[in-house]
Amino acid sequence: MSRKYYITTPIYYVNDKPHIGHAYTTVAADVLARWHRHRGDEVFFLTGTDEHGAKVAESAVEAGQEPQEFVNEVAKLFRIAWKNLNIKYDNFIRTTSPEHHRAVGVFINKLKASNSIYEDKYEGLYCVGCEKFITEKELVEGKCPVHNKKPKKIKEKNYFFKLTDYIEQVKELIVSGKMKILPEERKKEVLGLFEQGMEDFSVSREKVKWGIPLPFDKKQNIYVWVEALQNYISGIGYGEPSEKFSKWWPADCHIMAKDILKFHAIYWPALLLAVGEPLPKEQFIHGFFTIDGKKMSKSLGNVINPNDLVNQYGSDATRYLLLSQFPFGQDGDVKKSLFDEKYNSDLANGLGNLVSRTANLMEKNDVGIDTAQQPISNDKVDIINKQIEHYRFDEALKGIYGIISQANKYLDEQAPWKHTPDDKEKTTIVLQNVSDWIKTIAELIYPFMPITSRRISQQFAGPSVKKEDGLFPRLSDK
RNA sequence: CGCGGGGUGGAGCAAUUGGAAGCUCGCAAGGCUCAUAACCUUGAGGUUGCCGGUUCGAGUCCGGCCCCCGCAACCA
Repeated sequence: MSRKYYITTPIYYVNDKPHIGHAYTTVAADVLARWHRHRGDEVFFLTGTDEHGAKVAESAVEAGQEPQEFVNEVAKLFRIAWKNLNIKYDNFIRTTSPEHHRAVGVFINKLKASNSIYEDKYEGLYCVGCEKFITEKELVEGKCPVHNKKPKKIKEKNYFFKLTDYIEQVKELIVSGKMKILPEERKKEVLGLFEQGMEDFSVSREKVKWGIPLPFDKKQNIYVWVEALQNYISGIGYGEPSEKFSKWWPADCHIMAKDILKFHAIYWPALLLAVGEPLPKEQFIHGFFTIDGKKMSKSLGNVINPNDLVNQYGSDATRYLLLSQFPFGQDGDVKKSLFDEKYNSDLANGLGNLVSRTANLMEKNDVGIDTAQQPISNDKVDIINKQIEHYRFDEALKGIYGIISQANKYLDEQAPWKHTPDDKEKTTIVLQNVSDWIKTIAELIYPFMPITSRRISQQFAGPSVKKEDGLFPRLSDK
């Protein structure tokens, strides 16, 4: 049965070039999207970029560009990175696009109409040099660290959202599991946040210039976070006359990293409740990387560019390496040396070599494919599919590797290379068994490694099989 | 006592409701030779952060302590 499946990544803030963290989230979402498509579901996969806010405006100034010009360039970098990683999204939503502006306008007006917005004063420390509010924590000896000046305590008019009106309802939906927060630890974390208490938050800014104007008070811009969350609906046609929005909403899954948990698990549902839209069904929060045991940061210079990985390993292998390292949902450490190791052991020695030796044996012994054979379905395949469905990508990949091992072992036991011409029938059975497994493996790896999957499927489509170039050339040891 | 996560053989991770500490890589020895110096078998290596408790039995429950990471109201 075909079902609709709407999955999203967060929209990435264009203040930063794409890095391995963005790639991780996006690849995971792409795997789920491909998995659902592959089993016949109707899928919409949304990603995009978050392009407003003071930081972006500052960066544009530094780059000597107009904000729009600046964000156009960075957004393009994301598109290129996703193309390199073979990400197949259905829409790339940008918050500076007309459709986003329109959707946000409609949404904010609805919020206003629902009496969830009120006017109040926002008080904070404001640095004139930075042209923005800064927090107590950022201060160094009571001064702005950038401009070495004391910030002024000022008040500005802001519009606030009555979060507190919806907090109990959101909490209940999370506790009852009507809106799933996964993994379980994150759910606990969110429930912990409720215990700490929540206050209404401001949805507009007077000082921040680069943004979407508030429809009912053009002197204010909508606070970037409030506006950014709406990408999930603007990306599927919210506020447009078409049927598109009602077809896809609510989202089946929001994927994100743990830093933005609160916005997604609490603020976003509350905003949706206020305007009477249904809530996302599921939100999955994954962990952070450290690189060689250290926090990834620009100042340490250890940020990994996904394009570099693709250049070195290819898109399929990069996707595999990202998701096979550690359980999705936990923090993990990324080691450059481990990438090489895993590439060689799993992909070159494992999958690549199995395909290579099998194809070679089939060609030499003139054994073809039994095209009547249906794809194998057994417990192992079922388990692996379940694991993908439950975001256990590392386990699923391990399971696939298990089938590869099994095939290798079987080949060694049967040793068809020792067969004489009289054993032709036996040889045929053995090699066709292995080729059936290989075809099954090709099916299973499709969401993770679509290109390799296709290559294998084509090579083993029959009637005859020929040896081809290796799928994953071994990296020379250094 | 702010909240949450984590500390398991050299590395990365697993262990349904407490019940013989597993997996992958790496390492060592042996086998095989169809294959990308690959594949197969066997082996070495852990008193599961520390201390105490409950139990016939705890990595798994309880108490205390140490260390690491993220969040802590606008920072995306």
